[in-house]
Amino acid sequence: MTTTLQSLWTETSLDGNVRQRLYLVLRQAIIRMVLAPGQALSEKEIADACDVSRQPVREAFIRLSESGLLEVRPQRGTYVVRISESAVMEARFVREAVEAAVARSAAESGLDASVLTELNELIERQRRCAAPQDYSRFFQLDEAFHRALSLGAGHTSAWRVIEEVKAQLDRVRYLSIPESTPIPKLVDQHQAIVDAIARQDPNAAEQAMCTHQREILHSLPELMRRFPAMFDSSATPRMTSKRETA
Amino acid sequence: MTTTLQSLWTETSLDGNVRQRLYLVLRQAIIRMVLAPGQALSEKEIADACDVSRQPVREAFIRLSESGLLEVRPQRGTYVVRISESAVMEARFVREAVEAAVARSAAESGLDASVLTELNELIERQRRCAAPQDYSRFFQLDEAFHRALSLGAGHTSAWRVIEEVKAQLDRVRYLSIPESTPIPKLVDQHQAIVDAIARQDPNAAEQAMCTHQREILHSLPELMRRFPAMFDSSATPRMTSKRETA
DNA sequence: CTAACCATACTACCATACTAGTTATACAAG
DNA sequence: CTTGTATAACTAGTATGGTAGTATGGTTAG
Repeated sequence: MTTTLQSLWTETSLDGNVRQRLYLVLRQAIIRMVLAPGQALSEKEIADACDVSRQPVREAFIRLSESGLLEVRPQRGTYVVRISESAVMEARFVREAVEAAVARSAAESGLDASVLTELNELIERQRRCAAPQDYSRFFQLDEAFHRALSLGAGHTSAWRVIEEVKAQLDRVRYLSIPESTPIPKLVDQHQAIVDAIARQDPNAAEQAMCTHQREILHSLPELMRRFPAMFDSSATPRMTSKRETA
Repeated sequence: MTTTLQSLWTETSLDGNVRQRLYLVLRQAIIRMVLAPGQALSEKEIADACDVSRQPVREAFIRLSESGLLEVRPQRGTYVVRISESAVMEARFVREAVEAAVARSAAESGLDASVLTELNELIERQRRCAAPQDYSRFFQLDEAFHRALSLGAGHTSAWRVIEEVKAQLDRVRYLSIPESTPIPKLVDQHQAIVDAIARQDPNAAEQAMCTHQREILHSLPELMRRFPAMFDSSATPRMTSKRETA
């Protein structure tokens, strides 16, 4: 079963404006490699495929380029950016910083019992993905876990930031199936985080989250070797680019 | 001298596309309260004022609404969002998390001598803003300092995130002139950060940055009391909103 | 005098038209 | 055969037109 862009489009709920629908669809398509790294897109092409006009497509492109998933080159074309080692490392760095702070904050302030229950339920459901190796389901539950933790701790915009940088990481993650870290190990890490928060141990919670966030470091070099076409071939200097401010 | 939107527009450099120029101009206008919290805008109004068409204005509005500076209500209008205590607290939280991680990372890996020199020069120039109480100049140099630190440590996207959340904080900062923390104290904090990094002491660097980032906490309650019209009057529940994912 | 209602004047969203810039190709000159 | 140039076929950026929905103010019925 090959997922197409059209199928992703028609499957989305019809509420919300066209721009946001397109953004979410294209984002998913890029993360799941339906749109391959390096591939050229065009406003008109997508517009025709989804039977909408160019304008909302264009607006979705702009948003995706701000997320670092597309590169819009004026009068030239729009391309799916290749996975860049430095971009992944940087996204990981930011995510670790923010989520570690969230975990610490949750441990310091304590979480509502209902949130702790929700987190433990999610962990339980994640455990059930291990035996059938249901990575797709696990990824969903993993996102739900981190989301529930951030929102449960009251850190709404922290979650927004995490969500933003996560796209870079999820693309790698999707590549790494099924060579990634085994599900049981990841679930145990989730458990360690929640346990530390439950016993209100900030240092342990922060440490557990950092350990969890560093898993990707183990698989990245191997993936770059195995899928060179997916990655940006340019070197990784200490300073990534000159100026690319908003 | 009252700064107007037109003057900000005509003063910007003409390179880059209209959308980005508009984004930067409007962003500055909001931060500097040229566009007051709660004020209604409209695509047509701005388009006429800057003598461009509505489309790039619309795209700038979308971007600004994603930064949490505007609220676009379909078929109703677009409004400058009032400063929200929870939004400020959340932005501060994220910024502290990221910048503390940057400071720690810089101390661990060490910075190039040229970067350290640049940082010390910026501090020196900041010191010269103290006597004449030149807050405007100091703010510029402050931004340059944090930018140089992030980029100098190789954390490009971390700086992007900081820049994004900083807008919420800068608006408060602009309000607080001249009751804010005295310049010499802030400069000393900068010095403490750089010194800790220079002697490669990660814990001290992280701690110094956290202290620095918590300054705003001291002035916020007073400002909310003095400028109630600028602030969102709604309460600050633990969980800010239901779902506002991208 | 009050309250419901409708016409009008807005709004943002989307579609379409037009402009300006880049790239690839065909063709002619050397 | 190679190279330089003109041109045609793209691209994204900007401008403008049309549509659907919302707020408002005046009017009329109660």
